[in-house]
Amino acid sequence: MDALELAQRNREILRAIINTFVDTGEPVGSRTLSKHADIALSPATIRNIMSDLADAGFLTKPHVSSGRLPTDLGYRVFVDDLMDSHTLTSEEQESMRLGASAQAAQIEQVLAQATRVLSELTNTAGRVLLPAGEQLHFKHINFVKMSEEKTLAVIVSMSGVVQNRVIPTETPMSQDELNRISNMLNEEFGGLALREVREKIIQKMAHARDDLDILYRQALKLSKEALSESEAAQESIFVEGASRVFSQPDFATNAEKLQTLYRTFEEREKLVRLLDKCLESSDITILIGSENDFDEMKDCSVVAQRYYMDDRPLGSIGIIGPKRMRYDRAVSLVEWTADSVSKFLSSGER
Amino acid sequence: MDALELAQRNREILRAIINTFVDTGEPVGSRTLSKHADIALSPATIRNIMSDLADAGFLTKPHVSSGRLPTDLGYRVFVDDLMDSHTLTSEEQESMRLGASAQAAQIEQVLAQATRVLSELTNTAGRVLLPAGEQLHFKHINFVKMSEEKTLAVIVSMSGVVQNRVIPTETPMSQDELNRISNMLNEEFGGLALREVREKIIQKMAHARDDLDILYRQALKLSKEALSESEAAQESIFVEGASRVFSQPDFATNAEKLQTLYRTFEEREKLVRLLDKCLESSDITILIGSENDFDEMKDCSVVAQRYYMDDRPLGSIGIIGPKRMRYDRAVSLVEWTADSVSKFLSSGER
DNA sequence: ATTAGCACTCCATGCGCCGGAGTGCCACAC
DNA sequence: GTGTGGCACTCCGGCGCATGGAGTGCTAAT
Repeated sequence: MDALELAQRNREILRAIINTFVDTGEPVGSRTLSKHADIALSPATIRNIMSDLADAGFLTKPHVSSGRLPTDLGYRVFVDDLMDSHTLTSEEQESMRLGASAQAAQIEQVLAQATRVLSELTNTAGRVLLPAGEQLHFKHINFVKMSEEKTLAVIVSMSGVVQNRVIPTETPMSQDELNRISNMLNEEFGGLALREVREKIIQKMAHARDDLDILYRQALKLSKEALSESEAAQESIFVEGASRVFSQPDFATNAEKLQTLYRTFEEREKLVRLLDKCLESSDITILIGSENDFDEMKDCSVVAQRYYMDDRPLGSIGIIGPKRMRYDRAVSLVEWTADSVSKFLSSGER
Repeated sequence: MDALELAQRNREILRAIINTFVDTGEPVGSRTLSKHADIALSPATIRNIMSDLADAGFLTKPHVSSGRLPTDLGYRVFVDDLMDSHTLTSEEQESMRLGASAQAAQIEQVLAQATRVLSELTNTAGRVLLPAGEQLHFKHINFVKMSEEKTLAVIVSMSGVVQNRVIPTETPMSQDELNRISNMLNEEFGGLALREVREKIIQKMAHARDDLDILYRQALKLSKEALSESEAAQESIFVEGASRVFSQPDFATNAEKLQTLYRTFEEREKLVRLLDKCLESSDITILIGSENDFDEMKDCSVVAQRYYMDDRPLGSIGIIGPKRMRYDRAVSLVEWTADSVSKFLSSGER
C-alpha cells in the first residue's frame, strides 16, 4: 500500500509536520501534532502514520527518541504536491514594484536591486545570474586608444549590458582610425546576436583577401579579439545578503558549517554552475538539499526562475536559503520578482 | 620609572609575549616564557615584569588567574617599536610578481589579482579601495543611444577605469549627433582631472548663452549629467577571501562574532569609510582593534598602504585580519604589493 | 634585585543524576 | 482491522559536583 497514493490523511499529516517544522525548527512529535487544530487523531495513531511516512522515506529523526523532521524527499513531495500556494501581501508586492521601477538605470542595477529586495523579504541570500554571452545582442562597440600597445574595447548590448576589454594591438592606430572602425562595425552588426557577430567576423576574415581596405581588416581583427572571450568570461553573478543565510538559526549554532558555507559563497564558479541548472527549465526551479550537486550546500535549497527580455530568456534570478524555509512564500516571491524584472526589461523602455 | 623607556628587558619580555601569543593563540604565562630561549629569568621575575606591563596598559588577562595577552595598546607599541622587520621569502615575492604582470589587463583586474594573492599569502581578507573619482583623469567619453529617452555614457579614465552611466535624455538625439558630441568633449577635456572637467563644464554652462551652437549646449548638459554623481558613487571596493578571516581560530569558535563580522563585510560603505582613513597617510597604515571606528571590527586589524600611478596616489590596498596576526609579515607583504601595483600602473604600459 | 615557595583563583573536563519529550509496541475496544 | 490508551524504554540536555592544571600574587629568603 503506497503511503501517499492511497491515504489522503497521510498527506495531511506530512503537510502538517513540514509546516510546523518549518515554523519552529524543532523536530515535531506526535503529541504536538495531535493538538494541531486540523488533526483529530490520537498521538498513537499519528505515531503509526509517522512510522509509515518514515518507512517511505519522507521523514527521519535525528535520534531514536525524538520527533520527526522531513527528509529531502519529504520536502520534495511537499513542494510538488502538498504546498498551499502563497498569495503575496500587498506590502510584498509593493516593495518589489518599487524595486524594479525606481530608477531608469542599467540592467545590472535593476537586477541588483531586485535581488536585494528578494533577499530582504525572504531573509535568505538573493542571487542572480547575469545574461550569458550567448543571449546578448550587439548594439554598439567603441574603441579607445589607451597606449601604443593597448586598446580598450567597450561593447554595449541591446539590453544595456556593458563589457570592457583591453586588447593588445600590434599595429598602432590613431583614435581617429579607431573611431572609423567603430562606425563600420556598428553599422554592419547592429542588432545581431553576439554569437552571430562572431561567426560573421570569422567568415569575413577567411574570405577577405588583400583586395580589401586595410582598415577594414584591422576592424575585423580588433572586433574578433574584443568579442572572443566575452562569452566565457561574462557569466557573472550577483549575490546579495549572504549574511542573512548565516543568521538563520539552522546554521547559527554550527560555526564549522557556517564556514564551509561561506567559502562556497565565495567560489563564484560553483554558484554559476549551480545556477546554470536553473536556466534549463522555463518553470520555476527548486533544488532541495542534496538535489544540488555540491556537498557543502546540502543543507541549503535554491529557488530560482528565469527572467526574460522580449521573450528571450536572459538569465536566472532567485534565492539560496536554508532547507528549512517557507517554500510557498519563496516560490511566490521569486516568481513575482522574475516577472517584474522581465516586464521591466521588456517594457520597451530600452 | 617608565616601564618601557628605562627597561630594555621589559621590552624584550613584551615582544616575546606578543610573539608567542600570535603564534599559539593562547594567553602566555610566566612559566612558558621562562622556558623561552632568549629569556634567562625565573618565572617569578617575569611575573613581576608582566605585572608592570599590565599596569602600564600593554597586557591584560582574560581572567584573574590566567596568562597575559596584549591589549590594543600593547600591539601598538609592538608594531611601532618592537617588531622585527620581516624579509619576504623569494616565494612570496614570486607569487606577487606573477600577480601583477601576468596579463595586460584592466586596472581592476590587476588590483583584484593583487588582492587575491595578498589574501592568500596572509590568510586574511585582502581588500582594495579603487580610485576615488577625484583622482581620475579624463581620457575619453562616449555616448550610446539606448532608446529615445535613455543615453548610455561610457567614461574612460587615463588609468583605464571605465564607468558606465545611463542618462535620461529630454531632447532626442541621433547616434550621429551623440558621436559628434563625444568628439567635442574628448578634444576639449582630454587629460584633465575629472574634477576639473566638472568645474569647467559648470563654468561654461553658466556663460554659454543662446549664441552658442545648440549641439554644444546639449553636449555640456549631457556630460554634466554623466559626470555628476560619478565621484560619490564610484568609490568602489573589492574584497577577496573574506572567508579566510572567518576560518581563523580567533573567530571560528564564536558563531555570533562571526556573524556580525560577516554582516560588516557586506556593508561596503562602512568598509569604504574605514579605508578612506588609510588614504590619509603616505606611510603604511596600521589600525589595531578598536583603533578603527567600528565596534564590530574591534577584534580585527587593518594593514593598508596607498598605491600610486605616476606618483599620484590612486587608492589603497591592504588586508583585514584578526588582531592576532603576524604584523611583520603583513606589513612587508602589503608594502611589497602596493609597490608592485604602483610600479605596474606607472610603468608606462598604459 | 632576584628567586623559591605557597596559598589561592579560575577554567575546563568528566561524571553521575534526573526530568522531559518522544517513540514503539502491545493489548484492548469498537 | 482500525483507532486508542498504556507502559516501558531511549535519548538528550541541563545541573551539580569533584578534580586537576595552569597561572597568579604575595611573602620571605638569598
